Amino acid sequence: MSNYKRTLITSALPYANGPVHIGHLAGVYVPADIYARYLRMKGEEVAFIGGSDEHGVPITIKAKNEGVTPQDVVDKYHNIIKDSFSRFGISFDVYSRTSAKVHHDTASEFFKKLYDEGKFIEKTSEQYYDEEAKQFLADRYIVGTCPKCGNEKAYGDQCEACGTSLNATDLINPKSTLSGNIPVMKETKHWYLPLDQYEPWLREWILEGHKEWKSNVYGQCKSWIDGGLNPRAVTRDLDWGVPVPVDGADGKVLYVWFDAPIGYISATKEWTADWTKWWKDPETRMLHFIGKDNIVFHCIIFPAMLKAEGTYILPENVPANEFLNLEGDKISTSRNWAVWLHEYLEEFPGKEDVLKYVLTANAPETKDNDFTWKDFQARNNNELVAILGNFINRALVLTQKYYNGVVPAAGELQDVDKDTLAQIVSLKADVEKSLDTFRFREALKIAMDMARLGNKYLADMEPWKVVKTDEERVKTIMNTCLQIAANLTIVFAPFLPFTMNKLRGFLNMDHLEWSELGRTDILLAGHKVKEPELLFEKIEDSVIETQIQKLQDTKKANEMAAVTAAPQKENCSYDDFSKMDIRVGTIIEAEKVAKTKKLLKLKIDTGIDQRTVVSGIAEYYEPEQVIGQQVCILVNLEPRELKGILSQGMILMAADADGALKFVSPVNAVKNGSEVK
RNA sequence: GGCGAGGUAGCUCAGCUGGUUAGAGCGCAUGAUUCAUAAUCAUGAGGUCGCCGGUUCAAGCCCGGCUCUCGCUACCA
Repeated sequence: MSNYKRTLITSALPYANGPVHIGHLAGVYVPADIYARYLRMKGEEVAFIGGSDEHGVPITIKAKNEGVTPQDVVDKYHNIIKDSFSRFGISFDVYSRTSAKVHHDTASEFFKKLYDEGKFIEKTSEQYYDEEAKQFLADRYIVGTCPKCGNEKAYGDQCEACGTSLNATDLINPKSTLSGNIPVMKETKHWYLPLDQYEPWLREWILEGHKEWKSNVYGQCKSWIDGGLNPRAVTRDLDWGVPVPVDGADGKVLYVWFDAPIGYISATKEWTADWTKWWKDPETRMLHFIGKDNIVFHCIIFPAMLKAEGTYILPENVPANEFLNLEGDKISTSRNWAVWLHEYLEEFPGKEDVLKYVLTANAPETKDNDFTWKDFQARNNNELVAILGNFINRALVLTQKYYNGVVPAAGELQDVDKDTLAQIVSLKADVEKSLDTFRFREALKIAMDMARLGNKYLADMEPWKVVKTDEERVKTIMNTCLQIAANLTIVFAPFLPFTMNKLRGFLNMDHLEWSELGRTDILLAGHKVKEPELLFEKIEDSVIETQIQKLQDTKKANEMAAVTAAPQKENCSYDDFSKMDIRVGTIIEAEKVAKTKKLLKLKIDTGIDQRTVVSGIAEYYEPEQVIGQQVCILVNLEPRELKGILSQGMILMAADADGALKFVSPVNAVKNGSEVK
């Protein structure tokens, strides 16, 4: 297990249709960076790989909406992302991008090899095609009427009015967004990776061979494998991406999920000509740092690809994190509910490490977590300033005051001094154990305990009192304090790299290796330290209030956007309207449909008859509370079977801004069977 | 509904293959202290470990059922 020679660390490629936010950082980049720095300090051979994921349909949509090319879109975000990572101090060895030539070549070759060796299966299927634009349409390029709520601007994959996920073929009156024409069904050929064939192998490799993976990761994999794996298309009809390198595949590109993980390989190639030792030597340990949304790709699909190719190593672990929420709500790029890294860097200059600290201390390692600005402030003021910064300041101020900044020689150590120094060694072992098992928040807490140790030692020793009676003893005390400070620069270096650089400056120290952690003679007697500045500064309430206000403004803007009524639909004739027979009826029976979340089976007295209607309202109404309710019902809608029950008609519901459904019924009771017109 | 993850002090979280009075940080209370960015240090209060059964000499940890939260998935005429 542990006789690896080197470690390859990959971090999920951020999708280049937006900047990076704190959710990405907490879940992937901060832990990956801590781990990479830790291994480097231990003198291990490390490659830390990153890059932008620049293909896929959403980018082409964004480009179209903004009237620019997809390349313009990815150039813009790739640069923002790369720059903000660099300023934030994520220590990638290489940060590449999937639109790079090296990547196109690598992904192309990878596909070609599997293709030549017959690792794919070919399938022909029918998909919507725009004859004028002469291209197949991705789901997002098709709009039509949502079969559920009647919204005429539903997309082929989802209706944004009611949140339903759809297939393009579900849409009524589908239209191409490229030309506005009605698309036709046309045959198209694609290549599929037969994941089902890899199931026995995956079962063996993960379920038997990697029981040590985090429970959230292992559980997800087990769920997918037990649920049965299906062949998955590796190509798409699209003009943005890596062209499929076989004859007769014009207008087809590699599906983005297929090319993106190969981006790790391409980036490594871009970084070093000696890339094969990182990818093909069994003595290399590969780790994927990702968020939970990526588990299936990195644990099932990409390994299956690598296995199919045959010459690559497989990940040794995939320490996936859960999600970070922001002030109680899910982070959302489209709703602008996020703290963006590039904005943070502008608004909190010099506080890169503060964000790293807070995101690590509250990392979503075992479950979703919440980032709040109040917590951010508290952790800065109560932990970084009060414990770590304060200890350093106390130690250095006293050193200046008593010795003009020259490290005093320690005399004979008393038991209390020895115990204190011994605790550093013991904390070192604890930190290592946590870091080695990817428990970063625990590791950080232990590092902070070392600063606590310093504060306690100072408080117990009271050098400011002893100095009046025993100057020799104070020299030993202060020497010990300075050794603790020097040790802190090592133990915190993976977590707070900028701050520890600064602190090494105060201490006038060179960079130290992890192995020196625990030493009690890092600073020699006679060594001169500098006048200290503050390591951290307090964050005032007003700064936090500004950030909270900013989010509240976003929330208000979102609410305003949400209450905007959908635009009026096209006119219809009176004839069209009069075809619909809408009546008032009364619900006389109601029960939940078994094995569904949303469906209620209702019996309605329509005045005409008593009939059964299945309605998707179970999330908003309990069966008991709807009995006796008068409702409007479309009685001449084609009957349809749902979950084995014939539904004869449709209850009219008002959909509120948040999607909640409310009955539409007469203000005063009317006779059942009354027409609505 | 199915599958996965989670439900432990006011808040954020630890609790390894079951074993004496269930832990930490923050917050709170009290005391000590002044070298320090009113920071620090000590002590204390606070938990029926989601609920109900079961296995066991012994369960937060194992088994069964239920319930709530999050994710994936099915249903939405």
